[in-house]
Amino acid sequence: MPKRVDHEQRRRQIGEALLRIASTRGLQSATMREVAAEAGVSLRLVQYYFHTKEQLLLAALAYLAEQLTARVSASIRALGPVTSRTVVYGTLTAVVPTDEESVRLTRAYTGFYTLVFSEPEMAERHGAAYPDKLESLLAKHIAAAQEAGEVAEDVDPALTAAALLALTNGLGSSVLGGQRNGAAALRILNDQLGRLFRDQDQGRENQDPLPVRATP
Amino acid sequence: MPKRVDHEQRRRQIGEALLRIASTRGLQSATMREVAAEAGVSLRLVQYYFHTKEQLLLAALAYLAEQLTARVSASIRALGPVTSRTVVYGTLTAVVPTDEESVRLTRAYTGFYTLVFSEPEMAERHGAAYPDKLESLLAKHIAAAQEAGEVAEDVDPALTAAALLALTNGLGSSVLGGQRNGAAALRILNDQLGRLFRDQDQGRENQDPLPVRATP
DNA sequence: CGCTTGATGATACGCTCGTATCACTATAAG
DNA sequence: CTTATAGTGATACGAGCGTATCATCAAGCG
Repeated sequence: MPKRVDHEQRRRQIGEALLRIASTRGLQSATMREVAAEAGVSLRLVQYYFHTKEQLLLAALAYLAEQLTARVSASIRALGPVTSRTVVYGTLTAVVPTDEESVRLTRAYTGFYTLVFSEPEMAERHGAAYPDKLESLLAKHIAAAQEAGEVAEDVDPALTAAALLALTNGLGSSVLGGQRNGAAALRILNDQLGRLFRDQDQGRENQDPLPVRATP
Repeated sequence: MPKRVDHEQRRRQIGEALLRIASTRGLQSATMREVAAEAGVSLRLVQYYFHTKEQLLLAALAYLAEQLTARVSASIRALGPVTSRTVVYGTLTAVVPTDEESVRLTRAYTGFYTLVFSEPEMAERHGAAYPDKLESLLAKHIAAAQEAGEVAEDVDPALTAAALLALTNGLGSSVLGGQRNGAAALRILNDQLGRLFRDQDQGRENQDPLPVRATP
């Protein structure tokens, strides 16, 4: 037998190459040949480790989910002691495309999300309960904050969690579409979060002179 | 000379065929040949009336914008006398994919929106100030409602308008992605709008037994 | 050592895409 | 009645795609 190479490492190398293409040139230009070139391997190798393109896409999606959860939990931890409030803030602000990493993640994620519009079979094969889990997690923490008196009583946790996630997704799209920059998106999100949590220093994020629109 | 056919009518027929494909099979399957078949004409005719595919896409996008504005203003009128409140409600609820028409429009719109991620040149060639105009319009009406005492004073009209539009876009995506149905999305939007406008009957939309999640 | 077998390279196949070419038709203008 | 020309059809071209085929290489086992 030959080299007995580490398959998982190779698959990762190729999968991350796909993610790199998806977050720069877009997922639709992530062809087998492009991925091979980006990963620095031959086309045959991509075929060897992923028998079909769908398998490659699914593997890359798993890697992306991994990176996303890592960023989210890092963002939560960065906010200090873990409370319901920091979980909600950390989770949502982590996925708004502000710095270079979040732009990369959002670009790649959006690519996969829109791919589902045309290939609904892929969603099933992936499980794809990711947004649903996030939503119920947020709802749980909003309810907890509500019982702690940090959130108004007339707030519906489930509806609000869904709204916050949809808002964050919409903000991400608007940044990727060039409608505004990440700082402006973050300001809009923080305004809503501040209103929800009735922060004493609510609106603090709006005092900086950054414009709401992107500077093209 | 031959028949002297009405060019504008033919272009419309072909452009709407593309929209029909975009809202059913997705914009990426709207190839020149598919559009020709859907419109009931030959491939050559599509090439004849639109020299290139980009011209076809731009024309179809214009038709889509036409239909969208028509639906929005119809939705506003349907809410009775035109006030700032009805403009905001009518505009936002009109673009949430609930009935068959709004699903069609949202699907097609999303297709074009995601196309811009890969072909940013198309956005420039189209002007594309559509979302920006909507946003400032909403901000204006929120500010007006604020002066009329219908909206709390600590609300930032610009930030809130942006948030509502992003929320609506995100809700549309979640419906298209199968995460929830149109009724649930509308309930989430109405919850936020009711909170913003401090409706006396706020939460009325939540009393029906419809589930927040879609029934798959 | 020699053979088996996992890993890799080169290349081809069949398809679809946007676009181009060439011929033909039928009508309005002169 | 011609005749130029707007409109239309059939078909081809070159490129890129995912996938398949075949040969080769090298390492471990008997």
